[in-house]
Amino acid sequence: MQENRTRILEAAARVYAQHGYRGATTRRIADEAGVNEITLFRHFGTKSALLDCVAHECGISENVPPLPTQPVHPERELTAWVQARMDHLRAMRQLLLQAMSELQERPDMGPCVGHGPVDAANQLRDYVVRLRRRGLLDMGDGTGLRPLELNAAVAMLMNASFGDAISRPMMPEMFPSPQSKAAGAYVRVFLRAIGHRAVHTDVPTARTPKPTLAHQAARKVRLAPSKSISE
Amino acid sequence: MQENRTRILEAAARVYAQHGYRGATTRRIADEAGVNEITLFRHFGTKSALLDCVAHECGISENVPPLPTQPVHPERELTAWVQARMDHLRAMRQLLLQAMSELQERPDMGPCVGHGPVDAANQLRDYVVRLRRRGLLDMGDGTGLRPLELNAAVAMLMNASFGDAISRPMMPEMFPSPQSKAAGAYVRVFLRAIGHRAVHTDVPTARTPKPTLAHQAARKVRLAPSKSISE
DNA sequence: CTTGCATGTAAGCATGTACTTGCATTATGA
DNA sequence: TCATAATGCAAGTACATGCTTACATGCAAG
Repeated sequence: MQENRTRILEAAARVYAQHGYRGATTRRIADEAGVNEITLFRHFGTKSALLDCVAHECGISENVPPLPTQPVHPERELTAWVQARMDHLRAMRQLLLQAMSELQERPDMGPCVGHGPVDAANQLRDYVVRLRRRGLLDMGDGTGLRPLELNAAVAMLMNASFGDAISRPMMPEMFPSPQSKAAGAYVRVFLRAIGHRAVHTDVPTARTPKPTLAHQAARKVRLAPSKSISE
Repeated sequence: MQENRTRILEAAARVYAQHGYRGATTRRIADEAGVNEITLFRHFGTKSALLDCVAHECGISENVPPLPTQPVHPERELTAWVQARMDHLRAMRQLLLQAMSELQERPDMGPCVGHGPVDAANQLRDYVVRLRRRGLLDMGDGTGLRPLELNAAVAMLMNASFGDAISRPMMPEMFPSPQSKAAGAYVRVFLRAIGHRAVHTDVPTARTPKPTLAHQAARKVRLAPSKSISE
């Protein structure tokens, strides 16, 4: 039966995610799968062969919808994308951590980690280029977005999703804002950094051409340290 | 002798960083320390006791100089700070990865991970508040910095350092810009996101009031997909 | 029915690992 | 010089783990 094979594979993924390679005992995996240890060997021959299979299967998942080729509403589109990526990362959290920590000793788990993020970063870079081509980024005030900073901004958004998904469970004090609002906040900060101004006003393509003076008095009140800031 | 004790501790840290808890055999540690396996037991009694000691010692290091209480040149100060943090993170990379991946199974290693980043994030938040109080952030164009976005920006800079230090060695394609320029780039993007405009012009408080049109033609050449962008 | 096939049971082997015991050796300091 | 402490060596115990062998069971297709 094929059924047992997949049960073993899924169990192996769970056990590996929780205990790492050395901790993923054949006995533990068999127990988790509700299967005799020997059928495990009969299917895969070897523990390392089994976990190699796990590594190759887990690279497939990546069911995050791509960014649209024709940007319309950057904030909405990016937020949905980042949200989906973060959900995916959160689901893979433990497995990612194990694979990363053992990457030197056991490069076989590499596919489990590598492709996703790199592809996503390139997707995001291309998306920003498209934004710029469509004139959705203002490059005023003499500080246009240079490649170095574009790369940095992309890396920051990627690592924001990654770090939030990975680190929030183990050090929640570092993320005072609620998880549900994180993706949107990262995207807004990102858009502001790359020079997309139409963020809080919901007019998608209009460019507000008077960014210079005043407006500060009213702001200062709202911006006064509000608990979450001072500590 | 105290000398052997510290030799064992350092060896244990190295071996643990590379092989994790289960892979950190007492034999391996003793070999790495150039010491008989038995003196290891005579000093620490137990493998877990030894690694507990390692966890408590490694929390101490954190020799990153704090951000200045009186901000003067934000870009310079933040870049130095981020650079120091990234160097530290790079040095602790493997140990951090192991500790993080085993945090659920073995919370003892928690101190090795927890304190540093949380303190740093709070430091950065306070620094930004000081920046704003000194009027070094412009809040024009209707999009002032709200607490949610401040937290997000702080998390992004922290996670940028973290993610770069952790991920660059294992997926260099994701970081097309050279490591030496990373810290500076992250800081500039961060400052732009929180509304600190005096970045490329070295005039600290001047605001250039003509941000709207043009300048794009000259940019487009430099910004056209430069290999690292399109793929 | 019987021939395969997938699975389960029982037992075991070889190895690695944490840790112990007993005794010899070396260095330290009074 | 001598007692004390720290270290090394040899051997061994108890257990976990990867993997094997030999044999029994259930089940579907010819």
